[in-house]
Amino acid sequence: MYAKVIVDVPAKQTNRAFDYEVPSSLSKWVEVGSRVGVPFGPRVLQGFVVELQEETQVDAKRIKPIQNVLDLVPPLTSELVSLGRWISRMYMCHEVTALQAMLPAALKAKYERVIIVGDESEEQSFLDMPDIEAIISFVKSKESVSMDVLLERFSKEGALIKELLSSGRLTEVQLVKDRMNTKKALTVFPPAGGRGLEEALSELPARANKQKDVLRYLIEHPHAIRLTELMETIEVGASTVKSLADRGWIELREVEVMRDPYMGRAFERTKPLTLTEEQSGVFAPIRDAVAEDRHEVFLLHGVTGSGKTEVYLQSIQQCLDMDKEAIVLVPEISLTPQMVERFKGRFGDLVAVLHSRLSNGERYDEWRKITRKQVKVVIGARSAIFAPFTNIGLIIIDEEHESSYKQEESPKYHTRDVAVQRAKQQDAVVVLGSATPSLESMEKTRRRRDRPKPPFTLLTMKERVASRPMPPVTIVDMREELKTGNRSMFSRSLYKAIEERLHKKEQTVLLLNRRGYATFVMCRTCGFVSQCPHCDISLTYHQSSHALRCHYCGYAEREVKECPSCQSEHIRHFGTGTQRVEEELSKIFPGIRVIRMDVDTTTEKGSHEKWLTMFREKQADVLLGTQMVAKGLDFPDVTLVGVIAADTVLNIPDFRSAERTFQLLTQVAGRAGRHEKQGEVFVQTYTPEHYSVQYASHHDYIAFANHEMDIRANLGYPPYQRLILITFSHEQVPLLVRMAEAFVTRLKEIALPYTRQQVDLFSEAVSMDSSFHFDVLGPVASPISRIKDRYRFQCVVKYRGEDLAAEIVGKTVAWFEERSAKEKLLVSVDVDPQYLM
DNA sequence: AGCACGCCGACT
DNA sequence: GTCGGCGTGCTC
Repeated sequence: MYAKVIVDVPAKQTNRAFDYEVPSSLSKWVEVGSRVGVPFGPRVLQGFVVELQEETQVDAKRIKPIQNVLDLVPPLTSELVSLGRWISRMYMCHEVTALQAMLPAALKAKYERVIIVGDESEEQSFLDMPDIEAIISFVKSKESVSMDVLLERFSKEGALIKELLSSGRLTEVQLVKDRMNTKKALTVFPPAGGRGLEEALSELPARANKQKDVLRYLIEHPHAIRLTELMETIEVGASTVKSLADRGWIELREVEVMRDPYMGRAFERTKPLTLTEEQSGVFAPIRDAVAEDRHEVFLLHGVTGSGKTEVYLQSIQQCLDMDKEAIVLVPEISLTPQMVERFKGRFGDLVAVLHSRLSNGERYDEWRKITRKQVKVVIGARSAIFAPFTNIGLIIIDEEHESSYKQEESPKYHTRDVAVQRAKQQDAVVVLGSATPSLESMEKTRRRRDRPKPPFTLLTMKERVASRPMPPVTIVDMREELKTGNRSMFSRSLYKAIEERLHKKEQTVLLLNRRGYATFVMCRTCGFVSQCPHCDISLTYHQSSHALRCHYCGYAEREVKECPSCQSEHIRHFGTGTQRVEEELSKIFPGIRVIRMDVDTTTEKGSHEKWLTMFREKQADVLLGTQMVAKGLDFPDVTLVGVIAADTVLNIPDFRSAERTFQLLTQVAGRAGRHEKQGEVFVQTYTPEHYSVQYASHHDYIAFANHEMDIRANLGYPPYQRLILITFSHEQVPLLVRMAEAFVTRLKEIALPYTRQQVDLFSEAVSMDSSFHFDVLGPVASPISRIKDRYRFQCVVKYRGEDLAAEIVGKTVAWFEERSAKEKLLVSVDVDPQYLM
């Protein structure tokens, strides 16, 4: 038996499967998806089995055997292995990178070099010097030891150790290990049925009261119990239990335990709610598709507060009734305890939760519940799409428009597209839910001449549950405020609205969107702005550490009190940070209780949850924060939502900025008046006439989408054409420019026959819609023209006819890498980029 | 990615 | 004459 193995070396030359022999001793453990240790050149590496076969084309003498299998159960399924291949092609990454992305960090290989005692048989005749004897027996006693430890212990014998290594009395081997170990706990095992414990009780001396307590407890409860638990319940020390074990009456041994982040938390079980007419209307087709095992993608467009979650829950129930599994994806930021509670409440222990706030160990244990088939539902962020289920019935992506579903590191996959691909492979149903669907998804629900059946089916919910109205939105023109002499960041109407809430003891949510609007420090005398010495970007001010920090390379310097350029002391912090809003709030409303949520206040584990609970318990009047307050929160006493500056996103030069502005305003407006009390929204802006602001204020998604689609169509942007962003970086500009230009020239050459072919194949009779477009823009300097001392240039491919474009770019990159590798020039390819920088 | 093999400058 | 620089190429 032979196995094709992808080894753990993400490089062009090793990006293929290598053949290995499967030793018969391992044959029952080696499966497609197994993680194995294989000899590769002079060392041992981790690899993934991607195929098993009876024969091999490779020379028998070149074939080496698989050394070991790293897991009892393969961490990947053959379906995930295929998905990995699809991702590596689609997003142009190494196959091992795609496979690696599917596993929890705990399973990332750790390579360790250790020294062991080598072949002893022949060397024994040596007249061993005492030092040699000491070294050898030291290594023997430890079984294996790292070079560092050995040299530390025998610091003077360095030369001798070297000699022993070269003579073979000691050898160096490389071990493949996991990053993470399973957690073990000492557990007490009474003999089966408590046999013999009565006798033991009588044998004990009269004053061994504690030991007797233990025995009595175990006679009454004759089953295994964790040592710590036993010690707590009957208040005995560990030594008491140990002495019983020493006498052989009970057994004490290490047992693997799961780290459960929700341990001891009881979740109140909930029952399915009665669906509204509208909810039933969208639920029916989803339920039917799940019941019929039919792959289909639904785009569920439901306004904020329309009850999408209940539709998700009942769809999952349908899935479980069919004995199938479900994956629920939510943006990291909205995976709040509230959300987890709703799922755990409905499905109890069948739910595993995966999110970035878990420790590596906790995440690994949640993940293992899946491989062990202990759970049927996974709720998690982005990477939960790779949950190793084998019988998926349903994949739900909540807030599908969120740009955080695009992974920014390699593999640069979009979760939505991976989900659709995975669902195809398993004949599963996909539900994409949002109050503001991405234009990409929306476009896929529309009929086209070349596409009589659209790939996605649109389902709509226009009403909030209990017919609560959408809150009225007031647009405040900040230019007018300025004209009438109000220079503060609060307009008079927002000021009055907050004041009113304070009186009525109701709550306010204030959103300050800071993306692309970082706080920087400028000298008011000469205009000096502190720049990062390694990147082309100004440094960001962090109040918590009083430091200026670069977001790209981590460079930091202390805050300056005096301008380094002109020695002036007039230094000002620009960009309205949340801290400044907080300060101003306290100034104009003395005694106001504000909870501020931003990157500075939510880094600590559990802090996110803590602030939200405080706000829910009405320990504060105002919740002030960045985008994290816009998503999915639901507080009954919030009747006012204020957006301090709606334009910040709009002013970013990106073709999606109008879409992002619309989404943010709509989402945050949805936070108000979700319960009995009527809500109200104020949006402050310098561009009140902008269509994204206007449509958002009228809660009119469809009108916005139509308007924006027209613009995209005219400019040839997504969803009408797709993009690939290619970025080049090097320390020297002239070489960089030359190479980038060479790339683009070659790219166009390679593309040429494809475009011709298309013209020949399709005569004029074919509509413009289906014809193949391929345009290259650039190269130009990247918006951030230098990062970590490397200059950056980029080009953008705009195309239609997806498979061909990936092939063309792939070919060009392969051609280019042969030339660029020796120049240390880096190329990075981003298919369907979310930001063009 | 490592690591070895292989062809040209400053040293005992 | 040798030690060693890192350029090129391979790893089942």
